[in-house]
Amino acid sequence: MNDPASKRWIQHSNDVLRRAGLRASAGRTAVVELLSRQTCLLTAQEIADQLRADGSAGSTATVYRALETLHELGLVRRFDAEGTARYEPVDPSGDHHHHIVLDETGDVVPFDDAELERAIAGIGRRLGLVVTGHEIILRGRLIEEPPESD
Amino acid sequence: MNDPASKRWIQHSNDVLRRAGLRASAGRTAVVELLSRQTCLLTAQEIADQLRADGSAGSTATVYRALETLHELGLVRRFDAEGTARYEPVDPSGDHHHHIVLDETGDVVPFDDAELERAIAGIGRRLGLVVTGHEIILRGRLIEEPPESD
DNA sequence: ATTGTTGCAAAGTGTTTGCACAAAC
DNA sequence: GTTTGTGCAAACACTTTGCAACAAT
Repeated sequence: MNDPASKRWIQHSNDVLRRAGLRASAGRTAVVELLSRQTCLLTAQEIADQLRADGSAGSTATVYRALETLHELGLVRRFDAEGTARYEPVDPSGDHHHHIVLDETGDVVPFDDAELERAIAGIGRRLGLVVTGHEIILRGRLIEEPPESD
Repeated sequence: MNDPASKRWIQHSNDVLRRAGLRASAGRTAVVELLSRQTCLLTAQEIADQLRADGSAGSTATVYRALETLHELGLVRRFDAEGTARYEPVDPSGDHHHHIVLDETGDVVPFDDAELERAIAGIGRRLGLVVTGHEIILRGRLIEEPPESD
């Protein structure tokens, strides 16, 4: 999420939070700001640690509570893997991406793919249900690029 | 997984386990048999409870250890969601399905979808990598069937 | 006999919650 | 001043582990 998108997300989040009757409190605000600067997945512990390193407030409890609220309001997406939840901002424009975990390095690379989205949209129709969310994690490895032969 | 597939999976699992130098012990065998009868995702607790209900052995520790071993050997697939891992047998023929979690009940419904598989296959090509695995969880809710008006 | 396996209970993680105080509105 | 948010520590849920007894080979 680049800088303008980051600002937009903070803005959007604050709007949604206020509309839900919640306050602009220090802890949650810090979590929102930290998340907004993040491209990709963060654990609650990472967030808490980083907040404390930055001198901001941020007890474990507050971070978890903030994340729970943000998740309920659809402002963050949550991934559960290996017993730990990871969070990332949800772009309010509806943009979203998925993740591919590289076998060798364990690196997580975000990607998106229109055909995949089409397939998912179709599944709801085919199975007779409304798909309200999806969580897709691929695993794979890069193909060594063949030298570009024009 | 229907009956012949179930038998095949037990057979295959036993082969792999023996080849790995492990024994045909009571606890693990019970876990394998229980899993083989299962269509879909089971938690470790559910497995342990059911084993004990069936009079078989099955302490939590044994179940967790068995599942860990089976997972390492590629015999089961593991899904992490909401802080709990769920397991299901991996069909040795390469067949697989995905899951949709119902918003209201939390029930997990298996499904498969050719178009989705096609899309995933295409992603590798489009991104320049080999997709070695994928994990897809949809969330949604059933559409109330309109009462059959004849 | 050897080495893998079990069960128990204790220890670990990651996450949630009760409560009293502080902050936002 | 009312209600929401915070931090701490205790409680939780799920999973892992140390250890002594046990079972498969």
